[in-house]
Amino acid sequence: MGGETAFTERELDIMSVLWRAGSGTVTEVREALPVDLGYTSVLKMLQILEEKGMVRHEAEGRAYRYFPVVEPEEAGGDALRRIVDKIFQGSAEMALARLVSERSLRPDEVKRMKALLDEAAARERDGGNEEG
Amino acid sequence: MGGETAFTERELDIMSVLWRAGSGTVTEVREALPVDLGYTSVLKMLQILEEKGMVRHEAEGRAYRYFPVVEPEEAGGDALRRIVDKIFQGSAEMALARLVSERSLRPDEVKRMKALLDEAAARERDGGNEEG
DNA sequence: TACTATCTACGAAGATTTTCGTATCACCAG
DNA sequence: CTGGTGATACGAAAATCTTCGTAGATAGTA
Repeated sequence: MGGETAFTERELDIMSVLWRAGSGTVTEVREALPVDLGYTSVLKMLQILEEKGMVRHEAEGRAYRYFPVVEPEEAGGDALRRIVDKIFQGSAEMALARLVSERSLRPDEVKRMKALLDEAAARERDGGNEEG
Repeated sequence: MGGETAFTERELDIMSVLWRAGSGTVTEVREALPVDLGYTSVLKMLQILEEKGMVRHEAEGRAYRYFPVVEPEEAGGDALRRIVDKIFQGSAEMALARLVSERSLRPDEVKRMKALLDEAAARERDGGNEEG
């Protein structure tokens, strides 16, 4: 099903803005970007992303408002899979080690994250890999 | 300090082979790659990676044996940071959710992963970021 | 109408990444 | 010496990604 999402550097910058804000016009995206780009450059990236099915737009006055079509969860899952496969050789444990190694976690975060691990363990007990 | 590692798609393919095998000649890398590339293409990528300081080589007979210089931990840390920042908006918790969502974990893995979380929590309590 | 401001469409230049062709060197067998 | 094999070095073509210039459309204003 759904093709793999694989964003280039600049595409990811744009998507990041849309995910954070929920949507954006060219001007809004442009202003929120961490890099300085010309108006038509941002427009072009959005057109490319639309062509690839990653965003869509609705008319808003004379302008377009762009919305993300793919969810960050999906894009993130694909990106994580690539990293775990190619860099951590399939080990989620190594990935987690690196994920938290230079980070401080609040107790409530830790608690919820442990719960996530328990869920994954439960899937193992149920003998399954739900394919999703 | 060390510059950020940021591998292109193909560079990552090559590094992945070297990390897995520990080292490799051009021929060995070529054979281990998941994609079909000409001999000189692989050589060229290794030369580029060497120029960037990501690998080094030693003579072995008439050929070169290439070794990774950057560790997967470092590359992985950089890659994860980018993903967490741009896709999961800084939330390690969201990243973990996605990391384990489609994966089954063995009980012993879960146990060690929980220990990693406890360490991060301990850092928070100590109010610091201990390096090392 | 004409002028300005704001927008999208299109195409292409520029930059980077990827791939490989060709040249060359070294070794070995005849 | 000559030819074949198996390497690296170099340069550049090909593919992809990034940026923007220019054109054209539309609305508002005088």
